Amino acid sequence: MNEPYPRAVAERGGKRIPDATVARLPIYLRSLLELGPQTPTVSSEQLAESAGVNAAKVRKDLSYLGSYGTRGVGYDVEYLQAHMRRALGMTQDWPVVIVGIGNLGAALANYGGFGNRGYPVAALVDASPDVVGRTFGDLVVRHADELAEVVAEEHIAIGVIATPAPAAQAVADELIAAGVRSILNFAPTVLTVPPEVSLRKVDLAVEMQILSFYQQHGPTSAAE
Amino acid sequence: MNEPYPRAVAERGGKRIPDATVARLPIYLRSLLELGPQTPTVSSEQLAESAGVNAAKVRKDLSYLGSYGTRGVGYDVEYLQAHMRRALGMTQDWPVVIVGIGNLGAALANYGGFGNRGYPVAALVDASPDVVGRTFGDLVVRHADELAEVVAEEHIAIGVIATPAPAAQAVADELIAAGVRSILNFAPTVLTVPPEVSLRKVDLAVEMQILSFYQQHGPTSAAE
DNA sequence: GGGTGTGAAAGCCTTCACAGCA
DNA sequence: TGCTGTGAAGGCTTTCACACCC
Repeated sequence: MNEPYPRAVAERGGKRIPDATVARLPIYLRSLLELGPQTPTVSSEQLAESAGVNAAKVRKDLSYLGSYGTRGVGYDVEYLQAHMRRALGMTQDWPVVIVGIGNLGAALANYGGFGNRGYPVAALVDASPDVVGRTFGDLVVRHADELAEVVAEEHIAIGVIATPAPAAQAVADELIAAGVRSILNFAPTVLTVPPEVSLRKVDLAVEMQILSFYQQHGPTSAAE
Repeated sequence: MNEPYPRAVAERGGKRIPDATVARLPIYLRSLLELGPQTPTVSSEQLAESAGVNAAKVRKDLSYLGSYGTRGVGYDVEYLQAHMRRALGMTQDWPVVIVGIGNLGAALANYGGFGNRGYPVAALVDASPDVVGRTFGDLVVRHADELAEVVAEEHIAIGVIATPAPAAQAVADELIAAGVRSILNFAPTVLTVPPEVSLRKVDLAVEMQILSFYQQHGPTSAAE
């Protein structure tokens, strides 16, 4: 089913930022960060080059954030970085819980890329007695029954689901009941969540199958 | 830059299958597999329910594969499965090389989900002497210098890049030079590849940032 | 001159709604 | 009657092209 949600909420002075644009903002931000401090301004052309899109798209996208460019010059790198970080909510931390500490969950727990970017892994949870109590870095794996407490204690904002597929929906339901409104799902299954919850998914098997489709039929971007 | 590719190749009797449809086929296939053998037919309504989309979309998507439904009845599950598997290239194996055996690469190497679904991990490659020579399952990590030989020997079809960002473009270039035409990129960087190469990416930091955007602004699907 | 900001056009994708067949 | 297959409509997204400002 999955009925059409009542659309549009994210606004700024009346203009909603399109989903497609939101998905590119992190790429632009990364490109800006790579420029370094000896580059005071960038043109849409340069940003486009390093983000792998075209210049018109960059200008449109940035115009949704507001008009931070200067005609004839380009965009002030530092200023644009600051606005982008603010738009992406990167002025604060968003504590993460990883549920399901198998191969993938453990790798995510050890992966440094989260913490230093504003998404500290604040808790690990698993249902198996073999795993509960183990430590990863300075975190002890807690039991799935305590999920609600964990979410409250650690002020969890984002739930990462790395359980087997059959457990994923129940975990999502518990996360949501505990107040989590953002979920990243690695389990190979479709999750149903209420409209006020943001859901993103990463499905490795699906990615492989998309690739082998194009391997057979000849590529057409295949890009996200 | 990234100029518009000459579009459209994947055809079937003249009708190209849209990218958006291709990305959903794996989900439909998974839904079909979950139905089990005591369900001979499904309606678009049922398939839609379990795939998390709406029924009109299912019908349109399936119509691109050809007309395998029966009016008044629905779709023959087994027949549809077979056609879908064929379309997705799942009637053969596509050997995979994982390049970069850090946290994530190692987790992917241990992850069982690939091999049993037609994407056997046939080789592991890394640039660090500390890692080369280690074994994961029955695979020994080989040195990055041997990438071209590895690709040839193992008939690699898909390259998975799990290196640090700075190494990723060079790895992609080598994979492509060695004949690989499908790449799944986990490195947090934009890759440039020629149009005949299919590229998909998984970027955890980007996913988190998209989620925190919607956490701040109120969700609007956020879905892929 | 150089490069942004943005209406307008074009292209995809989704949804509707219903003809048509089992 | 029930459900598929599909033109047509509608909505997003991308791209164009140029007015406008530094």
